[in-house]
Amino acid sequence: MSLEYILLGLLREAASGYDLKKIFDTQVGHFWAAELSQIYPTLKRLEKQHWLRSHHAAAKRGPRRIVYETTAAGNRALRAWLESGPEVSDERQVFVAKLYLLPALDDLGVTLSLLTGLRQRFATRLDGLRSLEKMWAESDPRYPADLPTVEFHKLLALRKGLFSLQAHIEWADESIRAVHKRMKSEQA
Amino acid sequence: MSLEYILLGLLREAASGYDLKKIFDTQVGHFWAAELSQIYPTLKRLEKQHWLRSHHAAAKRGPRRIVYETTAAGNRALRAWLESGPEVSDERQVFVAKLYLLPALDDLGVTLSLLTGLRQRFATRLDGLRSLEKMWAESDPRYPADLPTVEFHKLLALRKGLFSLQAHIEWADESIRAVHKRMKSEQA
DNA sequence: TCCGCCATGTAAGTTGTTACATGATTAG
DNA sequence: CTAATCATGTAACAACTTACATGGCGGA
Repeated sequence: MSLEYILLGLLREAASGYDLKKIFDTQVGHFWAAELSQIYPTLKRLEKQHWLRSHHAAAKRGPRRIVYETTAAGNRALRAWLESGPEVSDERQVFVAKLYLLPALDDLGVTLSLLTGLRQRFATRLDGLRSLEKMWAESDPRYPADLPTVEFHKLLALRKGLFSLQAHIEWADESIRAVHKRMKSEQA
Repeated sequence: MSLEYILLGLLREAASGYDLKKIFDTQVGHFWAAELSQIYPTLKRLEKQHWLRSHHAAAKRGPRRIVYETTAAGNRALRAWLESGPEVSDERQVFVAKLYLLPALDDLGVTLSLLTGLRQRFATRLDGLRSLEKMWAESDPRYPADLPTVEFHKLLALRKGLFSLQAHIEWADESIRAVHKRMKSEQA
């Protein structure tokens, strides 16, 4: 499963399950999400497999933490996965399915409100990514041409999100125009 | 679950599980996939729920077929779902995760080959959608401005795929250029 | 003292995949 | 006759979600 390798990869620096969850929520959420209830058992499994090891961190403040780090075997596994070529899974997109089936209602108004609702959601997400990019650009003088390798790859991933969301918005706009046009000619 | 409603929606015309599978593979595969092993039990569940009813079709040629059609209750359920507003699930994209974690290899060559491999896959899919669109445009004189409602919505869904794939390709091209640039400056 | 955040976990259920089983009919 | 396609299904597994349980610690 991909999550195993993603955890392995994020553990470039030692971290607890809770820390990793925060990374998902703040850094990589635009291409992968994970719940704590999935993270904790997966970390345990990886440790049993000797791809990770853990130690209980002395709790200065707050409750006990279990901090994981990768082993040599874990790194080998990660590298093998990274070298194993592109995997493009086919996406299931509920909103496209809804649109496709909307003729059952025979009401272009619903089609229009679905599209405008979608446009809004895409725009909100795009704003999120853009402000991430902006904060980064302003705080790191090396941005974007002189970034170190890790940040360079982060940037590629971020721009994937930007491109996708822009395309979604352009598609929604084109579709909204098409629906308007259709509604006018229906009246006539 | 969405598949239930999608089956319900596709059953605008009566069909067997096998027929529906073919629709997934040829018509809606670019936004939803389903296996027979999931379709058959789901149809049975929908029938038990009285959203569908079935009859055994007389087998003129070929083995027995079980043909399903929607009930009034099924149509009500479908309509409620269609009216329930946009659902945008967050997508998990393995290839973006790989890219993000590739610094672990410290080898831009692998990044480059991942990106070119992706570009190729996206291009192949785009070709598939474009030829679908082309066949359609050539066989239906009403295309694209005077399509009936059902086909109009199909077109919206198809164009969603085209926009997305085009954006993916543009992103891959930009990324490939960035990697090349970086490889040159590394040599120096 | 109570609330919110830190931190780890389990249980049950949903959704989807892969592999297997079975048999009818048709085209070469 | 044999392979491909039509047609329906079950079993086991994998990935992920939602809800629940437990407790420590810090600040208002």
